[in-house]
Amino acid sequence: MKNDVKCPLNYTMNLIGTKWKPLILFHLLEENLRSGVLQKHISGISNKMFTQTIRELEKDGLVFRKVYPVVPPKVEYGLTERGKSLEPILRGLDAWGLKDSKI
Amino acid sequence: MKNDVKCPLNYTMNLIGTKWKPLILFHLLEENLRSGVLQKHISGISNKMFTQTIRELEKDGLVFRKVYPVVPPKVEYGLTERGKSLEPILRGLDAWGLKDSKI
DNA sequence: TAACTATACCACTTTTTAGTAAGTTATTGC
DNA sequence: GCAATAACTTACTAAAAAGTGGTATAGTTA
Repeated sequence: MKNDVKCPLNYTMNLIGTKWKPLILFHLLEENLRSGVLQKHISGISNKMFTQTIRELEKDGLVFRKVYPVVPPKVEYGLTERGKSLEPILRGLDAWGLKDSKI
Repeated sequence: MKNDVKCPLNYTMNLIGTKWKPLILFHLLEENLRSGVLQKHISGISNKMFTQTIRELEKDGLVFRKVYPVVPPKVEYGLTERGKSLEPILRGLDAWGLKDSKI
């Protein structure tokens, strides 16, 4: 099913409209994190979904990946400028949930 | 998989984090619409998904449904106060998509 | 009386998303 | 030699989301 190109909202939802993407982006707002640390922050995510989701975010240029050539591996993730530009939206979603869940 | 109750973002995504929900809400921002008209605004949605999605929005108190007892049926949908409180977020998502898609 | 209307339901199938569990890598330290 | 490590990767399965096509309704109009 094709999306309506005329609706930018659709464009946005295609980029971040999944279960885990907003969560991962949100947890990177404050600081870059090592792969394992970030994953532990996202309660409930499976190893597979984490890798898969962050790969897509990377492919879409919302997240960057920095690999340190050491053993054992060290990988760091952070937001790109494009990713950072989502900050108001992510905070908005979070704030709305906080407020609404108290009603 | 349970969601992290501690993260309000998760709460919000549970309410509107699907393919069609934000679209439907967005198209109701300006005015209440008859079922058929609304559905035609959402390009690509199937009849079944429309009904199913709007039922959930109604159940969650984001959308109200007004039925006129006439034949053929007339049904109107609109945003509740709770639904309207999502306006900044919906517009934010739309605006972000518009800006980003031009880069 | 038969077609038309707007809305919504149901059964069924396909597609997408998510979860589990195991295996891979290359080096350190015992 | 072998376990421990961090970050994946793969094969398989389960669950959720979405699509298709058909049916019901009951007045109005032709």
